[in-house]
Amino acid sequence: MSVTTGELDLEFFKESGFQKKSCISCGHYFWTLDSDRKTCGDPPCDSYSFIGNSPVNKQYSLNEVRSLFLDFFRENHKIIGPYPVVPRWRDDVLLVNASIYNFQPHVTSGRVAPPGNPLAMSQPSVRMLDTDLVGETGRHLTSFEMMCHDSFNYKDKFVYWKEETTQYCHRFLTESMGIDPQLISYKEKPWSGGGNGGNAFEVLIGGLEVATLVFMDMSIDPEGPVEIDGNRYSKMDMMIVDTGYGLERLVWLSNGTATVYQAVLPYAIDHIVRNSGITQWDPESLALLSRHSAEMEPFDREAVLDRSLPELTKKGLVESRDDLERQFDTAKAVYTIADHTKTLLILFSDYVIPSNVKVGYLARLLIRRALRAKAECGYTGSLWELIKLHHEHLKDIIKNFPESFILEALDEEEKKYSELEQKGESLVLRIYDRKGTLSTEDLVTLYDSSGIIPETAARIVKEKRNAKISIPGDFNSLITSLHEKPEVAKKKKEKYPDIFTRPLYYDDTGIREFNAIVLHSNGKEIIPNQTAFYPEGGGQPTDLGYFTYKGKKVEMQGATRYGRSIVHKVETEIPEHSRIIGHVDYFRRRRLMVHHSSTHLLLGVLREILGEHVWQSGVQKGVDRSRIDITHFRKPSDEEIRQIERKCLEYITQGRAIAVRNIEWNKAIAKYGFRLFEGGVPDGNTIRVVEIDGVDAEGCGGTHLKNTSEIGFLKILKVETIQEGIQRFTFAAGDAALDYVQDIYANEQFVEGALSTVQDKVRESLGKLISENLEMKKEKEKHLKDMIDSAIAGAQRLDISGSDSIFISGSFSDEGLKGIVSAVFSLRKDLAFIVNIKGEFSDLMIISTKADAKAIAEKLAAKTGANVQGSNRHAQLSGAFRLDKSLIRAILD
RNA sequence: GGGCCGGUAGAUCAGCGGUAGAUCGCCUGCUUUGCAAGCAGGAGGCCUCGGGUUCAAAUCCCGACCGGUCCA
Repeated sequence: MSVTTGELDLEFFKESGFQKKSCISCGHYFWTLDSDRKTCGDPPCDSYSFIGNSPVNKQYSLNEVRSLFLDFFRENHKIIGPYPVVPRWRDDVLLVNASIYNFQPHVTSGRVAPPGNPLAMSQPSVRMLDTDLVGETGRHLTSFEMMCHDSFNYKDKFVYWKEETTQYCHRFLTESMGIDPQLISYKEKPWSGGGNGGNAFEVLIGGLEVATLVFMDMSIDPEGPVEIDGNRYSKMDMMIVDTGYGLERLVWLSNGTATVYQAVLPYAIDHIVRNSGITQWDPESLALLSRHSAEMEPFDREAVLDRSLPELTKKGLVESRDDLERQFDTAKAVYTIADHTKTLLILFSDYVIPSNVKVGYLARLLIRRALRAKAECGYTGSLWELIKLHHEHLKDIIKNFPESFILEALDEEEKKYSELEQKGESLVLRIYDRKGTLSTEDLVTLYDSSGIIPETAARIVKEKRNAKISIPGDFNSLITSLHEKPEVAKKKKEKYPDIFTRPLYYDDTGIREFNAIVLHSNGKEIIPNQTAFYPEGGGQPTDLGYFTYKGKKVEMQGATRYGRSIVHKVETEIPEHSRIIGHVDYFRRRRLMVHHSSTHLLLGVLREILGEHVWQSGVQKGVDRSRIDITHFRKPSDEEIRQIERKCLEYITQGRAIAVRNIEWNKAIAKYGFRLFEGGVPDGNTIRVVEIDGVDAEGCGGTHLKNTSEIGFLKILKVETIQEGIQRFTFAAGDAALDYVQDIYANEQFVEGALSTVQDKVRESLGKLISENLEMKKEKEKHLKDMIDSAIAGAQRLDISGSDSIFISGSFSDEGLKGIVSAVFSLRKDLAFIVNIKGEFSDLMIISTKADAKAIAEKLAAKTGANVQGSNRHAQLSGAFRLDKSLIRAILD
């Protein structure tokens, strides 16, 4: 399935004596120095041969291999520090799960220069796809470091391509790591991902894929000549070398331990084992299990256990299948905790707040899984201890360690988890006690709606009711099928010609009038050559105003950006080529600017007061008020809010400068970090940085004030939790804030007037009024109830044709009558007559449980001339003359 | 962002068309001089909100809000 044959026949291979072979098992081409080799080296064609038999003469740690790698490439490459694991520079993925993510899409598209060319780095990455295999297969991890040496070749600038890449790889593995060249296979296997593709080598040693060398020179194209994994591709202008070396894999290889966990996380495993009263398991059984699971794709737990059982029993390492399963589960729990806490460290170092959505959910998932595993293996320590321990070992790569943030996040999550457990128990028992069992449907609902896994439900029933329930084997596929859903068609965007509209609002934010020529018009939508109207974007709403066209005023109803053009909606048609004059509604613009600058100020202050974990997650500026959503655990206290307002005022009165600068992408990030992308990612090769001196710096395309003193005054109006971990601040600034205060004052005046009281007595008066009102309501209710009770008590027997009937008569209110009807219904009499006397006349209600009330009503109506309505259970006669007991009996009997 | 579950007394929940319930907690009295004690009595509810259906809605339908949970 090679992209094209021969494209990977490198000079380097020929010169070094490599042979090109076709794998006798999978058919793929591969390159090797070993003339006896017949298979490509990739499982399942080969199995792990390095376990207990490392091809590396030294046992390396993570830090050592990382240093070896970076030192090897330092000579010819620029070494880049790791990027955050939460990719704030893109919105299509939740986490960085490969080093190339750092450069997509801005660098890979050719828009922005890479931060070094060639460059090398080690990028912590998180992959949550196979979370449930962690600890089982011996090789799956939720986080790892991907080391890379990348080069970006442009039409006019060539760096290096296939030859040099492969040489670098081979030299690193043999010279730096000291691996026998005979053991290394380069397997040809095209790669695709993220809309790009190309030829690639998988680098295999001892059955382990330690690196992938990708030569990315194609992009997705439905008409393209080349097919990879079902998609078609064609050549692109750039040629990108993207390599990925699995740091953990290399470390594992050098240690030859039974599982990757022993090689990479020995300190954590030690700590857990020491604090859980379990004895260290036998390395030989683990090695066997690992080898078997390596050969299995997809992984099948039962088959691995079955296959390992005979040999392990013979050696006396396990007593029975149950014993093996127990040992396996305990080991799995230990590895799970060790692995998950490391990933949590990585997430926390980038301020991920656990929650029920997006990346926060992944953090919560890891915490809950770790807590479950903790209970399973009896680990008595805390997740915090382990996270701290990981950090001590990973200081070189994980620089940021926000202790109080992590402690708070963990504390909050553990609290929530134990609440969930308690709730879960009572819920499970309630259902069980009612039904005497738990059906598959119940288990699915329990998991999907309440997060209770079937194993937990079964444990609870067993512990508390000493009963067994069965868990269906296909439970996971049941859940999966439940979540399958049809794809939703995307909306089409309107198309406009590609015309450049020059923005005037950046050069002079105070501009109110401008001349322009209409370059495109489809009647009520025009694209001028230039504009001072700020189009909707970055949470700042559109400017409004009007155009003068042929001496007439034409209202401008909104501007929107489409690519390079700015489309203006106008009230009446303006034809192409017209000369127009634009007039900006400056009152509105000014208020929007005040709110926009205030938003930046507030964000800076929020970060200062609440902590570095505060990130902007959404924003909407307005004319009268604006709002900003930030990441924070919980709603701030009233005192914190007051403190935030005071700090804002402090910066306003200090008159901090607000500077706007266009800075080249890499320089801007080097100076300000990824915080720049709080409000979104710009699409140019420079970033427009708006900086409030000493408070905040953001990439932003909006219009701003020159100094914080122009804000005047900022008042927070409302703080609410709009989503777990997200707080919304609504605020007003400048004269909009004054408007707000004046409104409050007017309301206050009104309340004082209505209560005939003065300001400091308002609360007292209101409290009195409320309690009086409550008392009156209660009294009214009591009266009503007494009335109903006495009416029912005063009911008389009425014997009509042997049925059990009653008769009630009186003068009732609408509400009282309703209550009596309800009360009578619940008495379940055969028949009931309720006469409501209204002066000369009366209404009659007939309530029946057996006979046809409507028929009876019609019979009565025929004699009295009243109107009938209702059903055969409940009929009404209205406007009848005075009906009484004897009259009814006389007519009906 | 989507699916599912839920919102009733201070707490935990039942009721699922006919005058709002249980348990714990609280208050009063009695019994009992020690530990989550016993007996009797009592207070405590805009049944989240807004529409609709119905003679009648906590209950059925629609919508909003809030909470939980699973999945992207």
